[in-house]
Amino acid sequence: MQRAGLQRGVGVALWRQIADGIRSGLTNGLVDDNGRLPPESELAERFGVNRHTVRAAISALAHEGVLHSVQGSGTFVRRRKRLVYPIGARTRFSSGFGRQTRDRQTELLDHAREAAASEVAEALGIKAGEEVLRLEMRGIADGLPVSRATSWFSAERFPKIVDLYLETKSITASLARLGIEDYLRASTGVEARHADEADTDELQLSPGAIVIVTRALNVDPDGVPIQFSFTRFPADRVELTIETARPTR
Amino acid sequence: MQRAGLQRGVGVALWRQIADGIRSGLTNGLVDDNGRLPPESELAERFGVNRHTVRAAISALAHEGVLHSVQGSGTFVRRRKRLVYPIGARTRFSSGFGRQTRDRQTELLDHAREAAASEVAEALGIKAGEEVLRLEMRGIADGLPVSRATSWFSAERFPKIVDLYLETKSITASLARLGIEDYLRASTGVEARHADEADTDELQLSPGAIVIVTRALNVDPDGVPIQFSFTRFPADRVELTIETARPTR
DNA sequence: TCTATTTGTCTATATCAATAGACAAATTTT
DNA sequence: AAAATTTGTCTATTGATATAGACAAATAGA
Repeated sequence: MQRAGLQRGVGVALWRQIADGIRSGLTNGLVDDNGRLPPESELAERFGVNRHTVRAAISALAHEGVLHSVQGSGTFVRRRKRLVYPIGARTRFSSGFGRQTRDRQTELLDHAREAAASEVAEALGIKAGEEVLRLEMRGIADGLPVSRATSWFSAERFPKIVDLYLETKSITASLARLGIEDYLRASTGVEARHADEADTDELQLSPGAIVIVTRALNVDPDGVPIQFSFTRFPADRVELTIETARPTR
Repeated sequence: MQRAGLQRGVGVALWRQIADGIRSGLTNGLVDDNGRLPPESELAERFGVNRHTVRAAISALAHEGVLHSVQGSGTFVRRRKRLVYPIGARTRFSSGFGRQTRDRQTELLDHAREAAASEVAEALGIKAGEEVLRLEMRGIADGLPVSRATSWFSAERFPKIVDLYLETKSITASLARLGIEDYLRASTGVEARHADEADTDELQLSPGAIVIVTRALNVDPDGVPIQFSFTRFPADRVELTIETARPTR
């Protein structure tokens, strides 16, 4: 029963080494057929540390969404099936995840009126420096953050969008109130990078995690830009599917 | 002047993050033309931490041999030229590094009498379980560890090898006292792997460093095995050259 | 139902990590 | 020679990390 290579005094906390070890060792015969981890006391003995140190590691992984514990029963690996976020002409922020989860919600974290940066202005087809409304939103599914979006609207065209959103809890509904019965996803760019500090904070990720970033533009039926947004998805919780063509039926 | 992405409370000490940052940023315009780092106070401000935290990072890198500091002057990048360890028929542990360094020494860390494991027995041409003498040695050049060797000798044939080594400070001289005027390197195997805990400890490496491991057998002029040894070299301080053929002259 | 197992919570203690400030010692610049 | 710069050392304080032990609360199994 070896101490599995934990190193002390090297500037990396034991609980972090153990958390990384458990995460990478999930496939490695550590979990049983029911997706259950060995009891904390056994893990503590196996790693050669105190039970509380193991608990700190498990707590980090639980916060990250990898594990969850049940008092009296044990600690289990979470449903690792990623949510599928479809991207196509009819993509809607609120309904993206459809019926894949029981409990989902969108919350407005912050909003502001500001001058349009060049990239935003170009996307929305306005002049740089013109006023825009910025909305910071987060999507949560089954208690775990699955998306983090920053959106811009023209302040001149949609001055009341924030109030409407707070009332209706939906961008689609808000736009409908403003007479825009339909809108389309004109373009979507996709990138991936390591999580920065804001990501680890707001999406409950651990350092080193990967986020998928989409850059999207919604337009009205006449092709006039309505909404420009950046959305960050945790790569281990979400995958994207691109609908390039609509199946005929 | 950004805080360069340091993260607090994630189980990785700030000094370790800074040390890694400095090490990987050495090429990245951090050092000037004289190989000098910015003053500690400036680094502290740049990373957004206390000067003492920067000092902890520098201390780790100095211990690792990457940097060295001079009071009143500054902190400099060490001569990064690797020592060359030639391997051939006449390879001697003590004189391997020749005149590449001014100050070099070999020290005996530990020794023991034990039963030969199967690999050792096979190499030395004796029966498994026969007694052998194991010597743990370390080579130091300019104050920095450059090799770590474990050697086995037949206890029956060389019972006094440890005493002789302590007296002569040389394996070659010890064997000469025993009437073995010459010996040859019969075979050398070479591998590379990540440093384990013993390596980081005894070779002053940081976690994640790479070590080159040689597996060598020395024989007397009649081809009878004398010494079997494993040697670990830090890959960032030492490189091996293999002499396959001896130049005629 | 009773018992054993397992996670959750609490107190206490020691060491490491990080900050803060002051001053000494060596070096470089003026 | 004097001043400025830079590393080295010291004390003190706060919070994070890790250990130790005890017991509560929930669950599973006999």
